[in-house]
Amino acid sequence: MSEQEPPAEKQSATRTRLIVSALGLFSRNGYAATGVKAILADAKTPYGSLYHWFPGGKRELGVAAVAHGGEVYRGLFETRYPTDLDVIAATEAAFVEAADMLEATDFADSCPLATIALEVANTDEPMRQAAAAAFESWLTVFEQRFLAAGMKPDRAREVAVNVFCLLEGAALLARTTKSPVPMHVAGKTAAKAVADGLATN
Amino acid sequence: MSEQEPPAEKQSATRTRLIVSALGLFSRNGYAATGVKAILADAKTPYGSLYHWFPGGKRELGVAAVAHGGEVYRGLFETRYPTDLDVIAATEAAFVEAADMLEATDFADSCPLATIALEVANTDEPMRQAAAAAFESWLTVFEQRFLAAGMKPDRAREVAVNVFCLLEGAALLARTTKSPVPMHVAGKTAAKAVADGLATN
DNA sequence: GTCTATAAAACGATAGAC
DNA sequence: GTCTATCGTTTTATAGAC
Repeated sequence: MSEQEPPAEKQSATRTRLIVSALGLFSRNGYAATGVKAILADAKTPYGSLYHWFPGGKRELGVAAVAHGGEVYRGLFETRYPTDLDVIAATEAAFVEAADMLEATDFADSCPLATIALEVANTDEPMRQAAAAAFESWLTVFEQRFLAAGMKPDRAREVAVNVFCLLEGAALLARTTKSPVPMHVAGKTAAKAVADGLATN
Repeated sequence: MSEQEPPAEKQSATRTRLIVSALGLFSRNGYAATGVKAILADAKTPYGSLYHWFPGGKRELGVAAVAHGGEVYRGLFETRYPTDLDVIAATEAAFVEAADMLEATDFADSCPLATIALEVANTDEPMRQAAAAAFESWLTVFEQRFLAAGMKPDRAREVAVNVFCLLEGAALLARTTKSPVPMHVAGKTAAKAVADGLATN
């Protein structure tokens, strides 16, 4: 038997470190404000390695970081929306968790992609598309949970959009005002929107 | 009689042009990604004038631009929430108007402060405070309209926060996916939230 | 107050040794 | 594949003429 050959290029530890460091710095300080050197220092990686793994430089790393953030949070949402639990309570719980996370990080960490998405929406098309795909994947998770709970298909998509908007809008207001209150207020409304969506069957 | 002496420093045409240009470029391309030279070119102003009117440079101009955007949009919201019209219909109309604006500008213009606010939330305290004050002034406009419509005080503040979150979250999703649909969906929910707030009196 | 020339530093990216 | 030295540009900011 020949030894197993993993698709090495996508699984390099160096590559992964660069992506994780980039996502963290981009989400906290912004994409444009984060220098390549700061990413390399955070990832404890020398200059040349970045251009080995990402020939397209900062922009290609940005696309990979956005895609990674999208996948990680999609996994988180799947965990927080277990099919065997009350979907209304799970919705409000997700907002409470987001509020706790914000307070624990001095209002730095909530959605890892919102800042980047707004920055690149009109200036970097590949990154914009990566962010759009990430948001769509989250909406799909929400929608499928609502469908599993018995919501009508056309309502499930609308409620998913509403939950997303409330979550992201509350994250903006909470981070800017350094207050967890908007997240709690929006969470109650999101739970109510889910309840209303289920009621109109 | 002595000739009238306006408080000239704050009303200079050059100063105003710099602020307007800066706000437009910051909101479309981001604060960090916008160079001082691009602002000066847009405002048709030579280099030295910026540091005459804003000794603190780009950051001081940023604070003024955020404050200006906050005032302009507070005025817009006051116009869109006239006290003599149905506040529920006015709420949904504001979202429809935002959707139309997004489509007319290829999804560039919605909230002029959201991108900047997220960029500076953890990196520039004076700008963060300016953005927080702007958002608070908008919430106050919403709240007072709901109070005028007969909503209970504690509910009015909550509904104002919900309308804000829905509007900002929908702007993020609409700009990122280049679709007006989230704004229309969120608008219906916002109108419903206002109706619910009025019903529980 | 307006404008230009320039400084000092940081930027993203590359070349080439190992 | 790793690492360093450096290139060429662009950045914010300043000095000083007008």
